Amino acid sequence: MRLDVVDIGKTASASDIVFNALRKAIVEGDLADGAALRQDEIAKMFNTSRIPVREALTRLEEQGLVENRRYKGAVVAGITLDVVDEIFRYRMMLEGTVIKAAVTLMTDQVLDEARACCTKFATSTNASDWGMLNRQFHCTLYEASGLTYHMSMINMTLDRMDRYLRAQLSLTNGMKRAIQEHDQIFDACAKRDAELAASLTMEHVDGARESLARYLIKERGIVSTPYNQGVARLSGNQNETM
Amino acid sequence: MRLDVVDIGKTASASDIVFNALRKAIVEGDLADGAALRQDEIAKMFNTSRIPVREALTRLEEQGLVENRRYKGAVVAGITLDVVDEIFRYRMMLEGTVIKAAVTLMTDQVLDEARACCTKFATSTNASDWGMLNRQFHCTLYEASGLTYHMSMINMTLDRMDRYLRAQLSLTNGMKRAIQEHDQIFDACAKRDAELAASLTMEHVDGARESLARYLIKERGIVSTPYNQGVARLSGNQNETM
DNA sequence: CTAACATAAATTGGATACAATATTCAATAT
DNA sequence: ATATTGAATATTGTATCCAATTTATGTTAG
Repeated sequence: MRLDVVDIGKTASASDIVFNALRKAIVEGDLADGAALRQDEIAKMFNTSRIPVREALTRLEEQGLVENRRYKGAVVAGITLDVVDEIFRYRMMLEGTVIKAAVTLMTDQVLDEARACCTKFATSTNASDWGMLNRQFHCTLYEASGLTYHMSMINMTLDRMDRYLRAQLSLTNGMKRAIQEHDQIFDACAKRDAELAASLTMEHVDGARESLARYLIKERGIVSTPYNQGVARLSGNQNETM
Repeated sequence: MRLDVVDIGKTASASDIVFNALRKAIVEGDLADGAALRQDEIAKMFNTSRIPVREALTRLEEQGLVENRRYKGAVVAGITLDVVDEIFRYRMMLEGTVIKAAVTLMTDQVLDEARACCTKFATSTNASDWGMLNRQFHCTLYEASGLTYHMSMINMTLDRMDRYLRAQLSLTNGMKRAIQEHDQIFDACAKRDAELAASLTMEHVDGARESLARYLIKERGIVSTPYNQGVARLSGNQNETM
């Protein structure tokens, strides 16, 4: 018997759908930092009850994208400049390590795919695609490492940074510089120079950090926001009275 | 007026209590890998309804400690030997980086506290405390770095490994070796030798990996377990139909 | 007019009720 | 005896309802 079989056990539940929709909106910056997320409102939008919405909001909180405050509601989690800085340090360490491991394992197919991402990124005129294409390029290379746990950490971290990275890309010179640096990273991978690929990737990340930090300070005046206990809640040691 | 003030807004909700209790039980290994977590059963234990239990299970899933399967229920997430290995690589990178940053920032108070942990760990005869004291020692040192995001990642990762680390410590030579290595790490910190502290910490982690891997292969025959999609769910890219 | 207070409305947390799905097991056919 | 079906049971997912708390509104005293 020939069928397009789909494992119904892995079908999306109502909560999954709401979760993914909210996550996408937050990651892509369609919901601003600090925006209130009313359970009832969201439930009506998706024509469901508040229960799946609440489940989605708790999941988003564990990922650091949302902050829930008891009896007060959920807001999109913002981020302080300090944490932005630290997360970029974390990314340099992590993404540097992963690409170093990946280079020796990259098949020609991976390289082809990465090159395709590279050109799509360089030629796209649609600013709203830049963020996605940028991420796709890097992650295609990273995935070759086969380091699934590292990848999950990279993805979680990028989810939190994505909206800021998108802003940074749209800065004057943001794209121009990113395109150049992507080419260099790709060439290093193609030449199987793991050390070079790693150092270029780390410089690439650090450049974005610097550029973004300047932008956040000057253009928005962000120094701290009230809603960023998300990281703390992720940590392992909470007691009963928090 | 003098009172022991407590911010009731940060009081633990029913879901918080269930979450912390389950997390503790899983982390400490009181709930075995693959053990079923029935909502109704847990709800009755805590004299509450299934709603807070479900919220707790959802949160635990996002942390990779539990796997929820639609209409089938939740089980304690196990781990494959491959992932154990990878997580130890991740830990070496992360904890090495963090302690390097921490050493120069350690106050005498931090060192005193770490030494206290060290001796408590070395002298404790209660095997069930070893895991906690071990973690306390390392984290006391790490915390001095002030890297809160890194710390949240360390804590999340240690939560997933803790039950295995506890098993490893209880092996012949496990404690003996850990005590020695802790002394060395502490001395390096006291001497403000960041590079040495980092390399010792990495060796310490790698030694535990090796010892644990042998144990898991020989004693339990663990090669893969059926319940470890947890990492995948943590990752950022899911579509509606999963 | 402002501040303090009381009250009403809005919102979230949790309990209960119901629907959807999975699992078990007996009945039946092969 | 084994495989298949269908009903009964168990379990989870979602909707609805009520309670706890916050927020908004209005009212009065100063």
